[in-house]
Amino acid sequence: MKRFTIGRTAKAAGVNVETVRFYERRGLIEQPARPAGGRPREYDSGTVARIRFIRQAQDIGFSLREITELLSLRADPGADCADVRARAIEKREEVSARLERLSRMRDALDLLIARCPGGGDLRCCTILEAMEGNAGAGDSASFGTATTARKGKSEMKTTTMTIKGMHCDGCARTVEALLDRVPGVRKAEASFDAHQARVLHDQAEAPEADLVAAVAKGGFEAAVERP
Amino acid sequence: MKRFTIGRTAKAAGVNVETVRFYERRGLIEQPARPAGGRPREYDSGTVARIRFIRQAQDIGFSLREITELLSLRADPGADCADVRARAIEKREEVSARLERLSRMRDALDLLIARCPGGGDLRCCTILEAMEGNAGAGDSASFGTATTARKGKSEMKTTTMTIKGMHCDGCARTVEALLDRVPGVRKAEASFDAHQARVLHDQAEAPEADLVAAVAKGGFEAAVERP
DNA sequence: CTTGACTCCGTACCTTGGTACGGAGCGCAC
DNA sequence: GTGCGCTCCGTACCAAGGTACGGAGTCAAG
Repeated sequence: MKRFTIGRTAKAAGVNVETVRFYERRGLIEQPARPAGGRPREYDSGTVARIRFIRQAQDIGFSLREITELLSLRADPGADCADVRARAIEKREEVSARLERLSRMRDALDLLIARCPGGGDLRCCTILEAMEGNAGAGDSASFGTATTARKGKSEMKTTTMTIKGMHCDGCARTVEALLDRVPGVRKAEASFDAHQARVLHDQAEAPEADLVAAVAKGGFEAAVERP
Repeated sequence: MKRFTIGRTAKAAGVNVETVRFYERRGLIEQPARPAGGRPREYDSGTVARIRFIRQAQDIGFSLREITELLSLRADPGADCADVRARAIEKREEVSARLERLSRMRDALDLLIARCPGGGDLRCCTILEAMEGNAGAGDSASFGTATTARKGKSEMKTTTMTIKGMHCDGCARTVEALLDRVPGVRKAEASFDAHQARVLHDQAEAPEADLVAAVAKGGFEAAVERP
């Protein structure tokens, strides 16, 4: 069996030297006896494998303590095999539970991802919404957008814009949301088929340039249509 | 909007008071201004929702730092849903990888249990051996790529990559978001039609391998195109 | 025979995600 | 006017899992 210094062992296992020593102190790996003459300790490929296993197990979510237990599952000649077996079964249960939990996590993420339109404004970001948790639980405002009703003379007007970059109805909804959030916009409707948006807005508070800019923030290109 | 004391907020969100304060210190939630007269600060249901969001996100595997980012994305009116989605997808890949390894570990334990009962055959009675025995799925790399301190002057370069696995424009947006988040990337454009991504990046800070890896995190396959 | 690259060992320090503690103040109820 | 229950604030502490640092020794090359 090949022999390594601690440095090479660490490198081979993808950890650093301090970590190897740390594992030794923790009893996760055995510290090889020091050869006579003050020469460096010699590690072998078994140690490397062991360290790799430790990292794998950690990555999966086991703590070092649990990993110690996993590693100690072995049948020493003479050891009580029934005991090993019992512990292995116990561990298997733990692993199963963990699997289930992780798998639920993945499902949750899948659901989030599937429902997300994948682009556009955060207003319609279903991921954030969903994570807000608890069945929508009303409110969920918290995104600012303080629809302050400003005073002053208002000159309402309807503007039609041609929008480039909408790929689906979801995009149209996004455009609407973007427009809705411009202060001074009373109503916004976007159509994917027509590649257009119609906006009822206060000309003073929400000039056309603001509308175009708002839409641009979502990655769309807007041009005001003049009849 | 209803107002709560910190205690009621904590209770409503299912955490304890110290935790609320801890999140405040971490900047995860905002500390409301203290009303004049030394009366207690007033929290609202938005804060409760936010805390719930934090816990949900933690539950699916996000760290507080990642959650901070998610939350700041939410607050950023210019932020793109694709970015949020990309993060979710990345997380999902992480979770998936873990699931796979975990399930291999369970298989290994099964093997261990199956071989152990008689007490006779002592070979293959450690998980290490059991895992080796049924390893199969090589992989296990996942360690390398140790973002070693890359020094040197920056050399900007445009790299074109062929991307497999994009199904729609939303996917292209996702790929862009994944690439954008690699440090050293100045600009990323992905085209669904061309099955390509073009990236302007600093060769030293963001080597091609990093780009490929970033895209892979979203479950896409990338190959650098050499002219 | 010096220099650099290691090893060895101990101790100190870091990050994450919180908990706990202690003194001070406020409002209310009795 | 004295508790009780709460808030406020700072600081300390916890467990896990490392990382970093400093002084000393060893070895091989130049």
